[in-house]
Amino acid sequence: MDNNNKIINDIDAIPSLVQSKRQIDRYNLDIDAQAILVASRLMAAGAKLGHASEIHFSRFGLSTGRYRLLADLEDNEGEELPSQLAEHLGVTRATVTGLIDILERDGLVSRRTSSDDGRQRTVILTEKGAKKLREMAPEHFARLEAMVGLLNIDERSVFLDLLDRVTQGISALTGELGSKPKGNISNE
Amino acid sequence: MDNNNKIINDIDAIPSLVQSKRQIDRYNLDIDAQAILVASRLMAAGAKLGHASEIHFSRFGLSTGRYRLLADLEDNEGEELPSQLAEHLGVTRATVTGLIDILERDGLVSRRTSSDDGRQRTVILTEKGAKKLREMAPEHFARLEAMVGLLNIDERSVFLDLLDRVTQGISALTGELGSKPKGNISNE
DNA sequence: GAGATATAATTAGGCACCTAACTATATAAG
DNA sequence: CTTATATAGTTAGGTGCCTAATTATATCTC
Repeated sequence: MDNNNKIINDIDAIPSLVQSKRQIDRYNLDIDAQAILVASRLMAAGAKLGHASEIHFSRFGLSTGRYRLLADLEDNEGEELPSQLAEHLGVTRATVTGLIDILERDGLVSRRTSSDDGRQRTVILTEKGAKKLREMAPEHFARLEAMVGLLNIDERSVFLDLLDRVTQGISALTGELGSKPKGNISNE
Repeated sequence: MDNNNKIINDIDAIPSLVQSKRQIDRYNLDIDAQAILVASRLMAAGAKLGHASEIHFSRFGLSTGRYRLLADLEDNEGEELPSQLAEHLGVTRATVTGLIDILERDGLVSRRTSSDDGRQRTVILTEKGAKKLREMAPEHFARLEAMVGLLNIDERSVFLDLLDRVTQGISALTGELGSKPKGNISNE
């Protein structure tokens, strides 16, 4: 027998409203249980999506980060500095170095030292890298489209709007307590 | 000077519609650009939230996973088997072992070998663990509530509904190509 | 032009989570 | 009762991402 604990991730413990309510009641907090439910569900969805994304890209021998790096290179005429890549992807330079290491090992990108600034190392999308993107595009985009297939056009617009505002709200987790995120408040 | 690349994560490269359109056009695919935008934004939001969550919990000396484990224990009279925890949290038993190791080291939970089945090890929420949850609850829930503060009550309901359907759609990334996720389709 | 300082990329080491292999106990079959 | 098999938990090793420290180059100031 190989792996006996494979089903676990499919059960997907999604948080319920009862659960949220119980947690709040336990400490007599003046908090809206539904708000907590939304937050919990979004966290669960984010984790699930992240995991699914890794599985998706691993089919093409890539990780989420390495695919995003390749796609960004393609969007910039196949040539960028590591620091630009880090900014575009929203990760640190250290992470970019690691991503490039593996992509270079696999021949999908190459590094070249810049002529005008000896500190810079230009990252170049190789023909093999471009081919990889070309080959995976149909399936990749079809799957992404299928993912939101249960929403119709109008619902997608609404979802985008709401998601955008919740995304702004994420700073409430990391920022000053009580400081409101910038943006128009449609509440209260 | 300590860290010169700290600002990077605040810029937050959010994907744009133009970007999605360009990628699709490049390969002449018959794909709805807005669908791709929704998928990309959700991925970005998920990653951002995951990161913010770790920062949030690290203020209390916990990680996201370790907090969820403690909260689940509290929800089950402070006593559970590792396998139950794994199922509730949606992670593997190996991961649970690691979470417990650190929580036990910090005195927030303890392990006890079961009397009726020698293979089982009951995990118990200690008084210190319960106190930790009690102390962090007000700030924790206040921050979660603030996160969705830019949505009013009605919008939260709508968001929950849409998010739920998109979450179902995530299986399109990992499952058979062309297989539709179960659930009522409000589209087409 | 020498020394301080800024910047680009990398290396070193850490955490969360994973899969696969292993250990120990329990149970079923001959 | 012994051998095979299932199950609970752990260990070993890998990936993705992080922060902090390091190396190498460029620039600014005297």
